[in-house]
Amino acid sequence: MDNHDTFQQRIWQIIAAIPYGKVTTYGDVARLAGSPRAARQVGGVLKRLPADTTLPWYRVINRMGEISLTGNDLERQRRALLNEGIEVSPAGKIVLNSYRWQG
DNA sequence: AAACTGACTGTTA
DNA sequence: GTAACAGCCAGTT
Repeated sequence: MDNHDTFQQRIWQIIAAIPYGKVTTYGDVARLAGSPRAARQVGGVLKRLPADTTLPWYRVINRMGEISLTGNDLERQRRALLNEGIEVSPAGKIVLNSYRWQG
């Protein structure tokens, strides 16, 4: 990670490093990117990812241990997590937090 | 260049 | 445990 990388580039790199079957929070990603107060911006970056991205964007959840997306998007993310063996309630709450990754 | 927008979070009650 | 509030700051207009 270099300082001349854009914030967006650093976020991409960090998210690419989240292991299969693990999740992390917007705040943790922001901290790893060197901007501890930029959690909200992490969401902003993810929102604007291309639809065909290979980045595991769905492994990023909020600090309450739940999916921040709503409606159909919530369902898409939930399915992606379930597919990796992560238990998620229908409302989007991750059942266990032993899946947490911190880099 | 300035205003607006939030896939957020820490604090407070 | 929850809810309201106020900062937060990169990206977009």
